[in-house]
Amino acid sequence: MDQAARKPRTRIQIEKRELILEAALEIFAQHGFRGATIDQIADAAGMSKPNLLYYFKSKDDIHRTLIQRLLDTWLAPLREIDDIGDPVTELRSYIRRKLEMARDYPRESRLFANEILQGAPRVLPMLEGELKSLVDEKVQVIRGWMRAGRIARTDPYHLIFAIWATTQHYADFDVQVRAVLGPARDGEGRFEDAARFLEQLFVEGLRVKG
Amino acid sequence: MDQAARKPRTRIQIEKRELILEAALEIFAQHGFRGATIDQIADAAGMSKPNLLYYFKSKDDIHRTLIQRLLDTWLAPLREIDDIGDPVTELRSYIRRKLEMARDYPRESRLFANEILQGAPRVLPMLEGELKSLVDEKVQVIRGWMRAGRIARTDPYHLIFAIWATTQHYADFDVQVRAVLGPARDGEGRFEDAARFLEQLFVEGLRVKG
DNA sequence: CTAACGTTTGTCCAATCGGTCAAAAATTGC
DNA sequence: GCAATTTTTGACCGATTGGACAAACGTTAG
Repeated sequence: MDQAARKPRTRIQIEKRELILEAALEIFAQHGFRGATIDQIADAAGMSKPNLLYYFKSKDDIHRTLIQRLLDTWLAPLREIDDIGDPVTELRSYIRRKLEMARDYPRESRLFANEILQGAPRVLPMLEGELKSLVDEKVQVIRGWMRAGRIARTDPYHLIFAIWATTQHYADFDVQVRAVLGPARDGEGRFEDAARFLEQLFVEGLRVKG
Repeated sequence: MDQAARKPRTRIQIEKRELILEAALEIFAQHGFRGATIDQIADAAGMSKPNLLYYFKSKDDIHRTLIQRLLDTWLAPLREIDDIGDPVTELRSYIRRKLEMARDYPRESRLFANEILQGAPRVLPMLEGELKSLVDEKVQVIRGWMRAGRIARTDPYHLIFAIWATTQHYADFDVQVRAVLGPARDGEGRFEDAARFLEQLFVEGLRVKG
C-alpha cells in the first residue's frame, strides 16, 4: 500500500526493484534518459509496464535511484587517495582503479556521461557540493606532494580531470576505441595496453626534473 | 519542386538550411537525437515545424547532415600531423588544436559524444573505415619517431586516445569541470591552464629517458 | 475456508511525437 | 501587371509516450 516509496519491505520487493534497476541501467546507458522508454525497461526486466510502475512511481524515480547509487561507488577510488603513501604509487593505483571501473562498470560510466552531457540536470548540486569538496580536499594532498618535491609541479585540478577523461574514455567511447583498434586488437588485452600506457604517461609526465 | 533534396538553389534555401542546422546543433548537442524534437529545433530556428520540414525531409536528415559536416572539420587537426616536423612540436600543436576545437566548437564535440555514447548507429562505418585508416596512418608516423628515438616508446593508439579524451573532456564534461573549479576559477583562463597542463603532461610523459 | 494483503495485468488516457497535406501567402520571372 | 514558382502555415494523422486505475490474481495468517 505504501507503493514502495520509502523502504521496500518484502523480499519480492527488494528482488524486483533490483531487477528493474539492472534493466534500467542497461537501457538508460544506451539511450539516455529521454531516449529510454518505460516499456523498454519493463521488457528488459521481464515484466509489464504497470507492474514496473508498482515498484517505482515514475521513470524519473528509477533514473534518480540509479544516479544516486552510482555516485557512491563512483567516487570511492578518489576517496581512497591517501597523503600518507608514496605519491607515485597512490596516483598509479588511482589510475588503475578508475580504469578497472571503466572496464567493469561501463554502463554506469555511460549513464553518468549521458547525465553530464545533458547539462547534469539531476546532479548539478552534487557536483558543486560533494564532488567539489572531495576534489578540493585531494587537490590539497597533491599540492602537498608538489611542495615536498615528490612529484612535478602542475595544476592538480587538471591532473584529476586528465585521469578522469583518459580512463572513462574506454567506457564512454568504447565503440570508437574498438573501431579504431580493429578486430585484430579487440581482445581484453586492450585494457592491459591502456593501463601500461596511462601509467607511463602519468608517471613520466609527473616525474620531477633535474 | 525538388524539395531541397540534393542541392539548394535559391539564396533563401541556403540561408534557411544554415539557420536550421545552427539551431539543430544546439538542440541535438544538449538532448541527443531521441531527446531532441523537431518542434524544439523549429522553435529555435524561428519557424514552424512544417516549414522546417520543407527544407529537410526528416529529423534524421538534419542529424545526418550535421554529423557529416562535423566530421570534415573534426579530423582536420589529425590530418595535419606531419612526419617531417619535430615530433614534440607536432604533438604539442596537435594537442593545442584539439583543445581549441573543444573551446570553440563545444556543441560539435557534444553532438559527436552523444552519437558515440549511443553506439554510433550513424557513423560506425566511418569510424571503422575513414577514421581507422587515418589513425593507422598517423600511428605509423608516431612509430617512426619512436624508432628514431625522438620520443619515448609507447602505444601510439592509446596516445591518440589519451589526447582525444583529455581535450574533448573540456567540451563534453564542461558542466562538471565548471562545477569542480567553482566560480572563482570559471573564467576563460581555464583553457590556458588546461593547455599548460596537457602540454607538460604529454611532453614530459613522452620524453626519452637517459 | 476466508479475510487481508501483496502482486500483476488489461485497459485506458491525455500529451507529445514525427510527419503529411492542401491551401494560403510571398516571391519571382516576364 | 500577371502567372508561375517558391515559401509558409494551420489543421490534421497515426504512433508512441508516461502514467492511472480498477479488477484480477496470488499468497499468507488465522
